[in-house]
Amino acid sequence: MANDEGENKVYQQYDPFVYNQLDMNRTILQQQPSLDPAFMSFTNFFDTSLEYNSVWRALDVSCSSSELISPVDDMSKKKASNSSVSSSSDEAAPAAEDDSVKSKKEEKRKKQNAAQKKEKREREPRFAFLTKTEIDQLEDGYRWRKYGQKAVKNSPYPRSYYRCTSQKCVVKKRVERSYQDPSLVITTYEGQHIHHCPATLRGHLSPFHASAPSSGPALPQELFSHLLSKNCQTDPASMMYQNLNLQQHLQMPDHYSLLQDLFTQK
DNA sequence: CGGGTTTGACCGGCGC
DNA sequence: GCGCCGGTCAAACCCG
Repeated sequence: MANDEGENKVYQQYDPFVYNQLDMNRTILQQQPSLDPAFMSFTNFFDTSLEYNSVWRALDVSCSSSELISPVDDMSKKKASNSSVSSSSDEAAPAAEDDSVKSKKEEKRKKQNAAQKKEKREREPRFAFLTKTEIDQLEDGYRWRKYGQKAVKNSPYPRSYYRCTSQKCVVKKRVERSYQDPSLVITTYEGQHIHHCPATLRGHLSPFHASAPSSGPALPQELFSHLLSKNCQTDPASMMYQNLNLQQHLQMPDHYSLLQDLFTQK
């Protein structure tokens, strides 16, 4: 229907990545003849998800070999851009102390950028949640440090950038409110936690699920953080357990809607 | 004082 | 080449 198309467009506008990912997931679903994509829920998707690794393939749009860039090309490109900058800054360095401090800072920054670029080549899997809530700051069991906020084009709502506060854990998330439906919060996770969820370790309960048992993740966000943790990845049994949890969660009265809503739109 | 947030500046990618 | 935009940095600030 036109309505459906409209909604799809909405998602494409504010986050092409989410949209593409959904489209891809739909494609995957539709490749399974026994499943009716029209009624495929997010839970079912995981439940019926073929072999273990296919889940990750399905969620990870970034690891396709077609996106791999030859390391040689990459390095030469980087060297070219770096040398042009660093040589000029090296020459300018003795000019004044202010300049030298500045150039040092710049160099440091360049190095960091280069490191980031390298990381970007091996892009982390990303996926998004739609959460129906009035609350901007969603509890997902992990501790996050905000490192940026940006205005989103065509949206009155800003996008916030968070990093996991745990040492050496490079997981990031972005949080923004849908301008089409301000009751929806879009949370995009990137990366895999290399540690346990502090909330479950400490027996801490978020205000959202104070009545829920603390034996596992009760929020979709938290669950997915768990699903993406190294622990779960290396333990298919744990994965199945988490799927069960997800099912249980979805039977609960929800103020959360996952991307499953979007799976049913076509 | 340590840890988190805010916010303006900066950078790189991309489309025109 | 230029401008736009998303993502990140880091100094300043805030708070317990």
